[in-house]
Amino acid sequence: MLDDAGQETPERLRRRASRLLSHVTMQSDRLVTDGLAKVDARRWHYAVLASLEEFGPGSQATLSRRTGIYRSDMVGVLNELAERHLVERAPDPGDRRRNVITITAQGRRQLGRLDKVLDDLHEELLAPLLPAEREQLMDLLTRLADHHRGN
Amino acid sequence: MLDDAGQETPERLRRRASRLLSHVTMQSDRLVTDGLAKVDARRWHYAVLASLEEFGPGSQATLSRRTGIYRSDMVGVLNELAERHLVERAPDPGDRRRNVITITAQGRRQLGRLDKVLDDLHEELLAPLLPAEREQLMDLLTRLADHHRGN
DNA sequence: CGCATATCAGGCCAACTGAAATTC
DNA sequence: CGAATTTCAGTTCGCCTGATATGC
Repeated sequence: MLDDAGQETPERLRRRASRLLSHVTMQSDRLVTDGLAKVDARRWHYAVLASLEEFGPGSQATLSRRTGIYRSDMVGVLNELAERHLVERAPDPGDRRRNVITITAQGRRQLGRLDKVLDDLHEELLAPLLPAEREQLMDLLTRLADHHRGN
Repeated sequence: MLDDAGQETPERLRRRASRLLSHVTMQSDRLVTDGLAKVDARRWHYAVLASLEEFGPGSQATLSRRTGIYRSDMVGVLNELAERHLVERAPDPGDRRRNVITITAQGRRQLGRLDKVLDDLHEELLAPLLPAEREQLMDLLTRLADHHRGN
């Protein structure tokens, strides 16, 4: 006879940092993805627009390095952004292998909107943590990320 | 003319908790997946074996609830575990819809090995953090996970 | 009857690989 | 020549849906 009680997650699993990380990230990703979808945007859109505003125009390869998007996937992301008139893609006269990607005025406006949306989503994500604890979390995660940089 | 300097990640992206989480989790997942692959195991294997040792035998649906694996994917995971003789799948005499999954002696030995492997991988993952900081991280993540439980 | 269970077929998405064509 | 850039085709993986057959 099977006892179906004890549906809890095994202690061993709950105590594993890798598992906790995966779990929280899944929740976070879902929150952000859904929130951005409501304004017709995706996570990568924000990354590209922010990179363009902060560092100025760049080739697709450059954007790839700055945002972490794969060169192969960058094509599609830029297609979506261009469709929405948030960026412009023009051939580089100085190097005919390249395209120069520029953010448009509309792109800047959208970036502003996305920043607000993301602020709200992060407020929701980090709701249970005090400001000092949020700083702590960012610090700990940053140190982990730096330590494993270059994978 | 394009200036290809400034390949850094935009500040806006680095300051977003959701991004940091995704990034660290990707590193962590890769580390763990690769480490387990070297002993012919996957992340789900550990989850199922640990659940079986901690709570005893269970139906596939029960294991599904305990580990978070989708019932549809559980079939494949159990096939892999059964191939390796780490679990046994037998029809439940008391409820002919169900299979009873039991961990084997070999499964227990493998679970022991996996626990050691995971200990080492987590040591590597959390290397830059002091013991107290590791506790802090677990605490912060746990509180986030609990707060967003049920997605 | 409504509900649970095991299984399969398949969609979707993100990360990633490999190769081709072009230009430097 | 080797290296970089854009693009496309395709793989793998994890999460998830839906349907089916069976038995409670």
